[in-house]
Amino acid sequence: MKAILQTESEAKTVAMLRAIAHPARFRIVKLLAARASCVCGDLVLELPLAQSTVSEHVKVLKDAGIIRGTIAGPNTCYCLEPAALAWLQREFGELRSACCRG
Amino acid sequence: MKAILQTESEAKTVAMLRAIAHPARFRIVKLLAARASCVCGDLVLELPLAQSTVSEHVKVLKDAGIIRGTIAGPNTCYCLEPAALAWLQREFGELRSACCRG
DNA sequence: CCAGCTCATCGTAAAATCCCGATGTGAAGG
DNA sequence: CCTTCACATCGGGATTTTACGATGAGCTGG
Repeated sequence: MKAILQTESEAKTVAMLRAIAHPARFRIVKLLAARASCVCGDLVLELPLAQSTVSEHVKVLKDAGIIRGTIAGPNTCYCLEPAALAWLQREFGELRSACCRG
Repeated sequence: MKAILQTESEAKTVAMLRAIAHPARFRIVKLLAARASCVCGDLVLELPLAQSTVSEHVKVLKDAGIIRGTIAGPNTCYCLEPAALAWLQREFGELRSACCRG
């Protein structure tokens, strides 16, 4: 992928979108949104993927700032990062407000 | 990429996100949002990419339903698809409304 | 301390993406 | 008709992503 000059804001948004724009990771985000409690290894049960694969997807989401993980004894507990979702929602709102006249 | 059972709505959202989640394509969307007029080959001038590459990025966005292209004589004129941006904004709004309690 | 559980990381093979130059296509203009 | 301009598509090489099994690391109960 060729580098394109990006503002910091653009880079942040694109990084978040890349993280979410994957079937398994989008599903993880939806699961975290739907469950009353922060899930952890339950994600592995919900997805038809190996444990290591799920762990890597979770890492991608965490690195992008979409989710947050806290260690709870032997497990890790994940939950959504509200600010990230709010950021993305606002981003699309701004794009939508300027629109084509054709 | 392993197939994950998706609802039609999920698939649509993920496809749109995949399309936008790329530096060049996100830039294209922002350019279309910023310009007063629908641009066309101007995109090639704005991006440090070959014409064929830009054309392919545009095709990805079009296939995902993010932008719309209309032929205007020898050129093609692109503009944003408002419904797509609204859809994505709403999607993030829904995710945000359900959130972690940690 | 050891066994066992949960989760993270490593090594790597398969697949997808990204980008480009070359070439195809279709509309004007001469 | 022939050229030219704008754009799309093709073929293919480089890079990245995805997924897995195996293994590492940390906590916990016995």
